[in-house]
Amino acid sequence: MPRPSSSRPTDSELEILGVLWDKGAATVREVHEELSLRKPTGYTTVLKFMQIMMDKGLITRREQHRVHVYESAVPREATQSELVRDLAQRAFGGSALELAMRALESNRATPGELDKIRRLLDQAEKGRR
Amino acid sequence: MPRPSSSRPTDSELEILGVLWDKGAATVREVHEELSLRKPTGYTTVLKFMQIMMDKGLITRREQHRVHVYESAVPREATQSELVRDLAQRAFGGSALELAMRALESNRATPGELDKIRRLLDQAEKGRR
DNA sequence: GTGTGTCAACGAAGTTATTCGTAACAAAAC
DNA sequence: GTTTTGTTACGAATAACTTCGTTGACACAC
Repeated sequence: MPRPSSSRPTDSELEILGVLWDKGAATVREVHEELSLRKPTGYTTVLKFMQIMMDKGLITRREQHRVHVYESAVPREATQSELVRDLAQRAFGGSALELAMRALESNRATPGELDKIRRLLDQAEKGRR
Repeated sequence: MPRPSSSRPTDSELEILGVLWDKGAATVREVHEELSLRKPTGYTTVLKFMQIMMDKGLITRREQHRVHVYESAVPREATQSELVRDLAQRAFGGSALELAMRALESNRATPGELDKIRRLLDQAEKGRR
């Protein structure tokens, strides 16, 4: 039986997913090296997490020339959307828009980013007509 | 010593904060009643959380005619901003804008909300000139 | 004053998340 | 062939979060 999708990845799991999303695929050692740049982390700690994530179905692996090569089993964008939905639910009365506004408020956007957002808005407006 | 601000409120704490933000102030019983509408919750469970939140400094209370009346000690908007920053950090490489865009993507906004966002954008644009 | 109801305090237990030591194993180096 | 190195697997310790039963204090009704 699959886990309920209500459970989000933990902080540690998300860090590892981030590395796998960036690299596409990686061994435990590679993930460990990447994470070590940001903060002290034990190799077996990372390994353990990745084993747990296998059990949860968050990542997949294949054996290749003696080592395991891991890949994310969940797409980055979908996971981000879930996390946003989840946070909107928990802290914004369910409104992803309120969340978006709070995110925009405290931010210096580049003109390119502002354009991107405007296009999104236009699309949204078109969508409702 | 105060807790590091890095620790976000837990899910349960956030639910309680939400009620207190809405009501302004409330007793344990009132919070419990509100939460019970959404899901089964034990009274002493809520009480325990609120005692823990007192210890953490998330809420304050005053004794009033035999019962304790609680209030949030952290402002709603500031907490929301922190949570957004935190999620941006953990899942969007630190970019609150990427987060905002992801939030806007999967959303049907009302015209009023779209206007509000446009005004925010205009402000942002003015801000950088 | 005894009973009833409301509430706060406390302690304990269950669950999940985090961390890492130790062992097992195989390939490569010697 | 023994040692070293890089890896996976396992198990356990700790901490954080969640849940609730039990107890005791107080006040109001009778």
